[in-house]
Amino acid sequence: MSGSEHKEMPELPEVETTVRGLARFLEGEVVTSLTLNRPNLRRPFPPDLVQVMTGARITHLSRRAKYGLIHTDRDATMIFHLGMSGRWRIDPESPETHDHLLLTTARNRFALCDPRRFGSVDLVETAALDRWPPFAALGPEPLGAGLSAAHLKRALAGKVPAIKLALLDQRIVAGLGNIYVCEALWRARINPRKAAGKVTRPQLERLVPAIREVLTASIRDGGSTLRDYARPDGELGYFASSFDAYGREGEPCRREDGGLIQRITQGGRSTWYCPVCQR
DNA sequence: CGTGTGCCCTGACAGC
DNA sequence: TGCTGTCAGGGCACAC
Repeated sequence: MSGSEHKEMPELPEVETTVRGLARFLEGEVVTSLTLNRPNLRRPFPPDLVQVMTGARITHLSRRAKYGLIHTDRDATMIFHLGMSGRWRIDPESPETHDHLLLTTARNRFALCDPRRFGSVDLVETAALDRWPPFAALGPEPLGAGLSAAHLKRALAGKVPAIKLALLDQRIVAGLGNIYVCEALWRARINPRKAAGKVTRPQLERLVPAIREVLTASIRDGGSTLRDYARPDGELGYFASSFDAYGREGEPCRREDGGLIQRITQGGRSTWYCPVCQR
């Protein structure tokens, strides 16, 4: 065990783990009831959500960026975003204050709990998913073939903003959040303040695998933890991770180059990096 | 149109 | 102990 322990925000790996966990219980099942305990999260719940979902059969689940997709046999897809604090619980033994949506099947009950209510639930016509405004402008999936050094070179060309901020821009890469941008830049040894358009080709060639590695490692850790959590009252997708940069202000860089991890603010958010090895 | 800023929200935590 | 202030940040509205 080498890293700082964090109970994480739902970033891409947590969403991926949540989707995989839910899929094991939901795929092929019919929704017997869907109950809303309040009118909205970030935005109002879709007015037809309850009617459309009740009695629908869930065909499969998937993920796009940090959204989880629950596909049904009614040409409608229920899309959830966990925001900053959202999580799904399976077969909760008792209700929690911030359980905002309850979904049941013949086999299980599910609660979507989100204290800060930064999350969202939407219902979109399945055939029109790509045109759904939050999806329409998204860049490639970081774990898909669309992310390459060539794509980044093109997408970042001439950009003055810092590479840290550009990587948080969902139009450039879809699904990266603060934690994994910090981690990927550390791994690729790129200074987060560097103008996006000035990141060199060799750096971009390092950045692409760095992004993939930090995400896949986290998904793998989550997957192993998930086995412990996929039980009654289990929470899906939350697990402790170890980081090399994120949250390690003042601690020594793990490259043992004498650098101390520094925290700076970019776009109103914290960035952690090693000023010695990240150039 | 591209870019930058502030807001939404609650819980955790520090300081007094 | 209990209060107050600060911070966390994804996505979106809005200003320039």
